[in-house]
Amino acid sequence: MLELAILGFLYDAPLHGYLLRKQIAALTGHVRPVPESTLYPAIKRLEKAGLLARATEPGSVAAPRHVLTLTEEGRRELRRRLAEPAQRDITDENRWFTVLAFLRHLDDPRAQAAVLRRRLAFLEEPASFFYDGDRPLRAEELGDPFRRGILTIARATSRAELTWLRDTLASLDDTGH
Amino acid sequence: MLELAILGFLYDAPLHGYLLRKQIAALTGHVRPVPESTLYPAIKRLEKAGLLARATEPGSVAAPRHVLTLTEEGRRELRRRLAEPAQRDITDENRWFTVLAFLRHLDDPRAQAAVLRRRLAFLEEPASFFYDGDRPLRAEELGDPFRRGILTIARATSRAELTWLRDTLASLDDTGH
DNA sequence: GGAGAATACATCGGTTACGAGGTATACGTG
DNA sequence: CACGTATACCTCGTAACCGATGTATTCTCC
Repeated sequence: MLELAILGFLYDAPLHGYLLRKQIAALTGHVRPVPESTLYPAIKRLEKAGLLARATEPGSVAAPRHVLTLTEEGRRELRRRLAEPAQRDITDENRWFTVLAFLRHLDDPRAQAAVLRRRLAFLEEPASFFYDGDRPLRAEELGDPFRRGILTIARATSRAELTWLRDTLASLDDTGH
Repeated sequence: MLELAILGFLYDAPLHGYLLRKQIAALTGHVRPVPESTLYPAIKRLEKAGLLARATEPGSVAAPRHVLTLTEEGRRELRRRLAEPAQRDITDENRWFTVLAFLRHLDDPRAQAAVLRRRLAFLEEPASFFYDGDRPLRAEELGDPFRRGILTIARATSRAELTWLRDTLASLDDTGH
């Protein structure tokens, strides 16, 4: 997820680590902090894998910067990760939002639509958080107000997302002729 | 988060690992899988920390079971984790839902309300995913349909949760006299 | 000119996650 | 009686996470 965000931001423009961190923090930082001790090792991993290159520049404000640029392989890898996300990236909202944040980098509307359809299929599965045996329980059946909250919130999210997904898929189908 | 779920389920009744896994999978498995290779080491950690005890029972269906029971310290620890969740547990929806799933185990309505108020404070902060400099961008200002989706979905979630939070806080205040 | 904040990068060590693989029993079906 | 599936637990190795800590520069404000 972190790696996807790094690749996603660098796809637009080269950045140095510090600025990259600001951007990732703006995207997901309020939900999940971005410790430098997670970011810098991740950058190293991607560099080692040949997905990005670094160039040292004299710092314009402070210490020297390492400007990070995606290699051609890195650009391919981002598109690959966006076109074929792991199942976790589809089901986990945190990860899914990261995919969505960069999905525009896939140039083919049909490829974009295919990804949205995977999320649609996931949301359309009858899944709950609480069961009576095999039968999913509805919010109204729960005595516990906190568990009722979970279902209420999840249902509102799901509804909004389904509406958006169907609308967006329709307009992608128009674009993709 | 996994540890919280283990403690939470065992708080109600002793369970063996396999059944515990089923329960956790029902709660969060559709979003995030629960590999056995994560669960069993987690059980061991909690056992080593003195939070739970295991008793071997002849398996009623197959191999022998390890029935897990919370110790008194384990029960205290669950209540402590519920009463004083880490900030991550408040901001990350996955973690937050796990807290909510077991919040009823806090017996004091005022303690429950205090936790909900932390979430309320987080949701009331003006936070976005996308910025123009320092100014948060609204969904309507985004050209990218996918990023617009993120904001649309997040806004729907936030609205539903705020309504639920305020209602629930009001009724907790009644209960808590 | 001293303090504090922001910029900029990095390592270390402990913890957690998890895919791949292994072991064994019991039950139903053909 | 072989095969598949469900039950039930486990280890190993690699990767990833992240708090604490360290280093150095520049800018602002008093």
